[in-house]
Amino acid sequence: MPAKHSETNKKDRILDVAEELFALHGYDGVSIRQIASAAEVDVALANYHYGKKLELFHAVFDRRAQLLSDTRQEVLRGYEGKTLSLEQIIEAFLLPLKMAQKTGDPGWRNYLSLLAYVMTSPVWNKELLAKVFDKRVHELIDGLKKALPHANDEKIHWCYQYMSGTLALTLAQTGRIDRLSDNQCSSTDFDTAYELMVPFLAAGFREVCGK
Amino acid sequence: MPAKHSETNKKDRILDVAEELFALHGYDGVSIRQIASAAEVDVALANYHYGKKLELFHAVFDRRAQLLSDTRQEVLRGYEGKTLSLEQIIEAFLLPLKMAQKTGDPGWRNYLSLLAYVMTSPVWNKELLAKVFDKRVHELIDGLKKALPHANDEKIHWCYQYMSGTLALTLAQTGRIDRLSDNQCSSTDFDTAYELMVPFLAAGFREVCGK
DNA sequence: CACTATATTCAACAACTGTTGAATTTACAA
DNA sequence: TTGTAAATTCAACAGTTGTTGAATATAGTG
Repeated sequence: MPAKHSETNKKDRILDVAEELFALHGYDGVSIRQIASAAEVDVALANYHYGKKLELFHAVFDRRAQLLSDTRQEVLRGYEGKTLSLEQIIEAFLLPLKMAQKTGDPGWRNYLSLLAYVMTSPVWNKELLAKVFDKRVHELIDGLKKALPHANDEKIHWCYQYMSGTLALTLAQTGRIDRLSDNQCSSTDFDTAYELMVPFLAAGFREVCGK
Repeated sequence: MPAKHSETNKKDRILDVAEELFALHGYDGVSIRQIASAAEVDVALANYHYGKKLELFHAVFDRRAQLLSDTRQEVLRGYEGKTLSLEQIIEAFLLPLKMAQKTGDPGWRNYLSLLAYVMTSPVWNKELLAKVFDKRVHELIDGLKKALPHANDEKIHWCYQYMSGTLALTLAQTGRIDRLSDNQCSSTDFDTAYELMVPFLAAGFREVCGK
């Protein structure tokens, strides 16, 4: 039972509800009828506004993806010209964790869970991630190479994937850390996740990719 | 189009094909008819052997999960009595990466991808992981606490989640590292993934939780 | 052989799927 | 008001879904 949205605009409400349900159950786990029903809207309306189901999914993903990728760029370009430190690059990559609270929009939490779903899926990965994120990611990897000049490309790429996995599982908000820690930790505590993740990853990078 | 299986036993063939398709498309992305068709078997036969679709999914997951959890225990118990080093604990956790080649069974690669799907899903996580893995995981976390006596529980649990995410994305074999590295690296190269992951994670743990 | 349990197929069910075209309502400009 | 385009609903389609009960085949036992 999805949270009641204050959104009165039906078109936006469809997107918000789709975001929430896709994040929770995946693309195939949700029907257009379930989305329409949860948004208190007729089935055909989703089709009218967004076309086919696949196009609706793309619309949901794209809405925040571009903003995310652009903001990442802003963070990196903030240090124009200067060589970026390893920590600065990592912080730029982990920007999604900051996004949920930077904007007040609660929909971001759902979106980030959806992003984790896309990142870890062999199918969606190729279809969605590349289109929006790849350009900036290559810039980011280039930055890593400059910050770690003694490492070969293979090690850089593997460490990048480790970082990517670390981020993805946190974005997924599975609730597992809550259960394992007997509720000492919370999956939704992005602040703590971020603060510990930066030094964790930086140390890993330095160990594998050189001093 | 799933790979042709040499398996002649229909019951086992159903499980193998289900494993492959569930790993690729998730639970809701595959129908029993698709599984039966790929296994060259009648639809009703899957039901006869494994019951409902959900029970088939459980059967697929459980088949290798127990073996995995048990082998993990063997690795840990190998150092009976002695205090485990951080690296030894990490190696025990990363055992799935060794499993694909330790046994010759090519089905393991599919299963590990399925395991990643379960690890990152808010829904399946709770329903499946806890049942089989939690007991050993708690032992493993206790080992971490002893190996890192200066850390508080919160940091240990977060770092454990980071490690978990690092493993999960590698198990998923999304092919992303292949594309980003222009095929310098391969998603299926678990050997390299393992060798670099151990020092990467150990350094991260020590930085955040270390003395 | 006959008997029996297991394995496998066939045929069908009701429910749900994505999608569409036509009908209706709403919003808004002239 | 009238006219018009956008928004929304209604009703229906053909195909697919999970599941089941009865019918048939297969294998193994006496």
